[in-house]
Amino acid sequence: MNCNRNDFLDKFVEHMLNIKTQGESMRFTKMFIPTIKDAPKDAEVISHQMMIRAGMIRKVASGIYNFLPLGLRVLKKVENIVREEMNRAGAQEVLMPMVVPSELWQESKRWDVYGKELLRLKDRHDRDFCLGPTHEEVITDMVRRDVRSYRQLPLNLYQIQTKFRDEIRPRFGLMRGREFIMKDAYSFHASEECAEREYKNMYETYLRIFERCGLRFKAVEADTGQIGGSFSHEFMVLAETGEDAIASCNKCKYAANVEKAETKIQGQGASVKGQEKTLTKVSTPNMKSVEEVSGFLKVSPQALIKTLIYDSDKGGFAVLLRGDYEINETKLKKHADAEWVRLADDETVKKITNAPSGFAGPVGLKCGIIADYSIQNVVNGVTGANEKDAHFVNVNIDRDFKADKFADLRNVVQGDDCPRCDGKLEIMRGIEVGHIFKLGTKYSETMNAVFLDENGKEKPFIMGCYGIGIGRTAAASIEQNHDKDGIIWPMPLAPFHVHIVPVNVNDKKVMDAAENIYKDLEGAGIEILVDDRDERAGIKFKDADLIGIPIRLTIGSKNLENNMVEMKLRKEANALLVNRAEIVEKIKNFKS
RNA sequence: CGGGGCGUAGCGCAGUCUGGUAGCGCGCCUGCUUUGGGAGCAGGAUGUCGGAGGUUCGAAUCCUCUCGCCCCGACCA
Repeated sequence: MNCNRNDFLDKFVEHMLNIKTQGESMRFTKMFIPTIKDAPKDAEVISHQMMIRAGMIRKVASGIYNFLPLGLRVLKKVENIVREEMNRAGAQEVLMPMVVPSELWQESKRWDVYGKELLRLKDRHDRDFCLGPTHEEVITDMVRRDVRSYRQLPLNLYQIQTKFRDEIRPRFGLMRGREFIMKDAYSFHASEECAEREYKNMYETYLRIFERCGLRFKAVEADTGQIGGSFSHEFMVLAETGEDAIASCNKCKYAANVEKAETKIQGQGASVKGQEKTLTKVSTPNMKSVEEVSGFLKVSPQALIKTLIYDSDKGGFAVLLRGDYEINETKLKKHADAEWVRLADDETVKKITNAPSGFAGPVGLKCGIIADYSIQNVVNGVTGANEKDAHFVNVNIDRDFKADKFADLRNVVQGDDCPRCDGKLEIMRGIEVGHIFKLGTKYSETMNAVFLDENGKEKPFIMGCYGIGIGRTAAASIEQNHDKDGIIWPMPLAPFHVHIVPVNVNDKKVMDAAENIYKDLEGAGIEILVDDRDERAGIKFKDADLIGIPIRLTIGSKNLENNMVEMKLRKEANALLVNRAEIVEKIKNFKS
C-alpha cells in the first residue's frame, strides 16, 4: 500500500539475505520441509516411508519422484563423494543426452534385445528415439569419432545423470524406480592388462566411495547380466530388506551374488553302491510339490530327485536337482548353452513327460537330461513316475536312468562349503548400489569402434563400465541406519551436520543463544538446520528424529542459565550437556 | 504379462453388501490458554466420491467400459 521506494529496497535486501542463508545452512521456516505423521499406504519399505515422511521426496508417478530440498541435499552429498573419488581416480566427467537416437541402439543390436524396459519415443519427424537406460552406445560412439590412436588411451569418462528404465514393477521407492540418477563410467583401453588395471582401480575407488558414505557393504562377484562382458563385481549394502541374496565365506574373502555363488562340488562318484533296492512305483494321489511328496511318503526332501522341465531356444529338456535345493537359472542357462531358458508350461510338460506337471521323473524320460551334482549322492531316491498320481521310490542313478551332463545348477545355501577355502558360506541380503564390469570388446566390435595400435594395426577398444545408483545409495543408507522414530544419517550423507532446536522461539535469550551458536558453527564450516518454527518442543523433537541429522543441539532457558546447551547424537539414546564455549570444538571432533 | 486389492478432503480411513441431503481422526485457518517429546477449549474452511457411459424418480453405493496406484507370481514338478 504505502510501499515506497525505500521499503522496497529494504525488502529486497532482506530477501537477498534470506537467499544467502540457503547456502550451507538453513532456517526451518525458510526451507520447504513438509514432514508428515502418516506415510501414504503405498510406501512399503522403510526408506521409502521415511523419505516421504521426512519431506525429502514425493511421488509423481509410479517409480518417478520429486526431490524436495532436503532430499536433494542428500543426493548431492552422495554425488559429491562419487565425483571427488572418480576425479581422484583419474576419470573425467562428461554429460551425455538422455534422449538417444535409435540408430545407435540398432547398431549395437540392443534395440531389439533390450525389450520393454527401453522406453521408446518418436520425434515430430517420426524418427525413433529412446530414453537412455545406460549409455554404452552413446559413449562408444563418442569415443570412436575422436579417438584414433593408442596414444590417446586409456580414457575413463563418467557422467552423473538421470536414467530411465521402464521397469516391469517399480517398487520400494528410490530402490527400484523407473527414473533414477546414476553415475556411469566407461573406460577405453588398448590392452587387456590396461583394462584390468583400470577395473582394479575402479574396484578400489568404489571401496573408498562407499566407505566414505558410511555404509556397511560388501563387494561380491556377480553375473554380468544384460550389460554383458567377461567378469564383474557388485557392491552390496548389507540390509535385511535387500533384493539380492549374497553368499559370503566366514573364513576367506570369497563373496558372491547367489546368482553366481559356487560351492565345492560334492559327492562326485560318492554314491554308495550295493544297497540299491528294487525300483517300485507307488501311488501318490495329488502329491506334487516336494513338501507334499516327502510328507506323504515320510522321506526327507534330500531323498527326492526334483525333476524340472525346461523350455529353451534349444528345445525342451529336464533338469534334476536334489529335493531340498533350488534351481539357479543363471547357471542353468550357461550350462544348457542356451540364449534363454524358461520353466516349461503345463502343455509342454505334458508333451515331454506324458503326465500332468508335478509327476515328472528321469526314469524312461525321452529328452535331454542335465543334472545337478547334488543328485550323485542320492541313493534309493524318489522321483515322479511320468504318470498322474504316481512316483517311483528306490530310484538309482546309472541303474534306472542316466544324465547327459552333470553341472553346478543350484543356489548355494547357508553352511555350504566355500569354493576357495575350508570355510563355510553364509547367506545374507544386500542392496546393489554399485556394479563394475569388464566389458571387453562387446560394444567396440559390434559398433566398429577402433584405434590404431603401435604397429599401425586396427583394433577394437577394450572397455570397462562402472555404475553407481546415487538415489539408491541414499535409500540404502536409510535401510541400514534407522530406528522407529526416523532416519539416522551417517555424517557424510546427512543433509545437515547439526540440528539446532531452540525450545521456545519466543524466549529472546534462547533465540539469541541459538543465533549465536548458529553463527559460530556456520563460521566453522558446519552445516546447520535451525528449527526456528514457533512450535511446541515435542513437535520439533519428533521432526528432528524423523529427519535424522546426526547432532542435535537443544537450547533451553534452564540450561542456558548455567551456560550449557544439550547435545544429543541421533544414534545414541542419551544427551549430554556441553558448555557453550566448547560447542564448536566438540562438534568439529564429531564431524570428522 | 497373469492373479489379487485399492482409488471418498492434504494424509490415514469409514460409508458401498441392503441406492435416499458425504462422514471420522490427523493436518490446515482464526482466537484464547498452554509451552522440554506430535497440547486443550471454542469457532471455521476444504470433496468433479479416479474418469466416461448406463440403469433409476434418485447412484460414492448397482451395471459396462476406462485410467491410475499397490501387492503377489517366473520353486508346481
